[in-house]
Amino acid sequence: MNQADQATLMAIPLFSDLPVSVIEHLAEVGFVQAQPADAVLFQEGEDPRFLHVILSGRVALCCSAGGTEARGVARQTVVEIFNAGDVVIAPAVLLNRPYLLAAQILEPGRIAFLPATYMRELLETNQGFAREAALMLARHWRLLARQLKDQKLRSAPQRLARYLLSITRDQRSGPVQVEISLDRRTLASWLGMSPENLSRSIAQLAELGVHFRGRAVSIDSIARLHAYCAEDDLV
Amino acid sequence: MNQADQATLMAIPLFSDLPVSVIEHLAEVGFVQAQPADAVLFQEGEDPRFLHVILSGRVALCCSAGGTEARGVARQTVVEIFNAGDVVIAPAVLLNRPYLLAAQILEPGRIAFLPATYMRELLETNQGFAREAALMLARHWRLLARQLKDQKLRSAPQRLARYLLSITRDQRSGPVQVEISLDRRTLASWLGMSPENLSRSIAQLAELGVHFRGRAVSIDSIARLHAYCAEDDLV
DNA sequence: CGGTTGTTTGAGGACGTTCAAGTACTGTGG
DNA sequence: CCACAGTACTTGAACGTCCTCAAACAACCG
Repeated sequence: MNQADQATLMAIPLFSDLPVSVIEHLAEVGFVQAQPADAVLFQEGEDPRFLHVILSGRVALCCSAGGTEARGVARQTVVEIFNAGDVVIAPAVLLNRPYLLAAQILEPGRIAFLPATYMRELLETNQGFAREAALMLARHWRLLARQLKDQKLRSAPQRLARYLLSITRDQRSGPVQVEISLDRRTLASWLGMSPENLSRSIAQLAELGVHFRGRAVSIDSIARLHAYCAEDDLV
Repeated sequence: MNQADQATLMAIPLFSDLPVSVIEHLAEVGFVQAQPADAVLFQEGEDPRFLHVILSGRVALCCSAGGTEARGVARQTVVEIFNAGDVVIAPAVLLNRPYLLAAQILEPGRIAFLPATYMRELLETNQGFAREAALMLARHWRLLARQLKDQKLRSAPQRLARYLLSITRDQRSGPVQVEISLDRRTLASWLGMSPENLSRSIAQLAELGVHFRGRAVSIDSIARLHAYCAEDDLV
């Protein structure tokens, strides 16, 4: 692991509190790989051997309905998307249990591979690491909780509206321009709908003053979107 | 907090590693309340003031689509159900952020209220607590991940089948008798369907050799259920 | 026995998926 | 520079699943 990667790692909360000796040991036992698009970090069902940290690029957590699928084709869905600075599925690593989801590279980047056994050891021995791990997992739990909530009681266009609001987290009202950083197929899967239905949802939001031009989106009124998707403003 | 409650608390992994002095302090600053059915521990949006631990009884994590609901009536759903020995939504407490979900007593029981500030302090100062908190949150994350997966790519009857399998976790095949510990309305909400649709799902599973008599369920073949809902066996 | 509550059943409709066709947007080689 | 393929996105129609509403039914309790 080179100096730059090491510096990137240390900037992440989970590692920022570790003593230099530990960081250096991590840099020794761990390694960094540049990953091309669509590369698979691990499959669901695999036993975790590394804790994966995204130094750059993006990673999608996917899953497919395993085994004998009733309707023929195996369906697949994107559960979560992680960015640079995020840690990919610590739960499986810390508990030493098989992954529930697969991880696939969405945008090529550099991924740090840190040995799972050493991470579990750190959890036992290092106060700061254990604390930051708990806080990180707490944040990740809230991400999933929000997703599940959206999935269970909001319609497809509402979920799209929520996504748009989530990428304009700073502003509370007024007009805004944003860029969508995902292709439609992936976004549709993440939001829990078919690509066709995403298209229709996009068309539907036009009535609310939301206009798509490729990946650029212009929103006339943030407040109007909030009202539409019954946003509860909880972060 | 009396001796019995204190003993119950200490049997929970999250607290089992704490020194006696800390436990005693917890027993002093915290308290226990017997909660009747339908009592609300907290609402979504509230700031957490206590970490709630279930000494006995059951608690449902619910949420309603806040604000101006499009279709008129505010929809509500059960996201997760916790039992005796479980800790209710540590994430909000540890992060000191508003609850994303409300908690409601499903089955009356005794609930320990531990001051949130002290729990956050423990996370800073106590290695064992931080570690167990991380492990607990990791398990909770996996619960939600499995739910989200079910929600996104399984049909209503499949989700019911998965629920049945989850309460027969010991056996891998063969016939089984189980008891459902929830009323239909709550179960339906938890599984993400209307009570009517739960009824229909029950009727549908009869073809697979699953028979309901009140809350008692007899399953002819576990293996057949596994195959039906494309169970991937990941725990 | 009526009242209340919870479950079942049926009909109609809304939302979302699938399939199929059509359109726009890439890059490639002539 | 343009024809071409290949891909991504959109649009339309048919279908399926699930929800809603309404009524029938069962169970429980006064």
